[in-house]
Amino acid sequence: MVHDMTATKVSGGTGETTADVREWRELLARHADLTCALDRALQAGHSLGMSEYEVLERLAELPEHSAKVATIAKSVHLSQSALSRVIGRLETAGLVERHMCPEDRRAVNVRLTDEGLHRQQEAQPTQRDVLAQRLHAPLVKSCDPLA
Amino acid sequence: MVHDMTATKVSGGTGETTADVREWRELLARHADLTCALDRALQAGHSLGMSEYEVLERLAELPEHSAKVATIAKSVHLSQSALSRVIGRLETAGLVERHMCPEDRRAVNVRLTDEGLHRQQEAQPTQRDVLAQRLHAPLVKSCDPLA
DNA sequence: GACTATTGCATGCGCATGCATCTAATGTCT
DNA sequence: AGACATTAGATGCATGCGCATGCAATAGTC
Repeated sequence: MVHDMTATKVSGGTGETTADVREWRELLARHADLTCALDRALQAGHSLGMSEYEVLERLAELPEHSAKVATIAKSVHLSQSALSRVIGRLETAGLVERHMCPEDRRAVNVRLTDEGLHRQQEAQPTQRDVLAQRLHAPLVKSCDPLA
Repeated sequence: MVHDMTATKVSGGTGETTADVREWRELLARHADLTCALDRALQAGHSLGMSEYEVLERLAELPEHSAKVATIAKSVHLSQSALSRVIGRLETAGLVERHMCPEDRRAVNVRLTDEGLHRQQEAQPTQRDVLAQRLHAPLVKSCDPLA
């Protein structure tokens, strides 16, 4: 115990890297790798960004293929404004429709169109493949265009 | 084994969520939580963005507190252009200095100033605290299909 | 009913990022 | 040496994000 580095020192000396920091950097690296690969794969194969795909996916998981914006916001890591714009892009692309919510006329129901569902179903294998391939692969730290 | 969901189906039916997807969503959630918290803490307490802090930290880890841009680029998940601008901001703030590299006059050596080192050392406990507090804390935001 | 607070979403704005491109310095041929 | 390819880093531009704000509808209070 002479050299215990895991103790709760308020903040280690200048250079040492704690276990937390190492774990955090791995998380960052993994996230960067996957984000980059997923975004490229979805964009190249399906003209969808990650945020767009994510919203389509959440809607596709619901039996009615429809939810209020606020509901979607809870399961997506986007600000409310960013989500609003993502939905705007999806709407322009014809993949979702916005409808006024009858019970609460402030709210907006977002519903997957047939084409939206189709696009999500087409894109899903792409996502699954990238995840299967890289989620547990050793980190290479390459987010290059030609990865 | 009648209901094995972990098998390597090319891509499950419409609604099912594979283990990979669950893990990916947890990664996303953890990343979002930490990124957000770290950025806020560093910004509020030290007027530093996460990228800025990260670069300062990498330089501080080196004995000479100095490295070429290309070297820094290898350990930070930023494009070369983004890194160039981060260094620009740090330089404007007086936290690093750019010097022409004598052996290769295309290259630029980035060196931590005294103030830069000081700022990094001030900010480090903030980073460590946020990590200690949230890296393994239960996730607030649900990763599950729409709640 | 009239008045205020709150909620749900959209939008103006500024900022950081990535891509494509540019300049300058090196390296590599012949 | 001269010509072309490669590499290091900076910058114009487009895009996506978050914050702050605005508008409309609902909830709560009297």
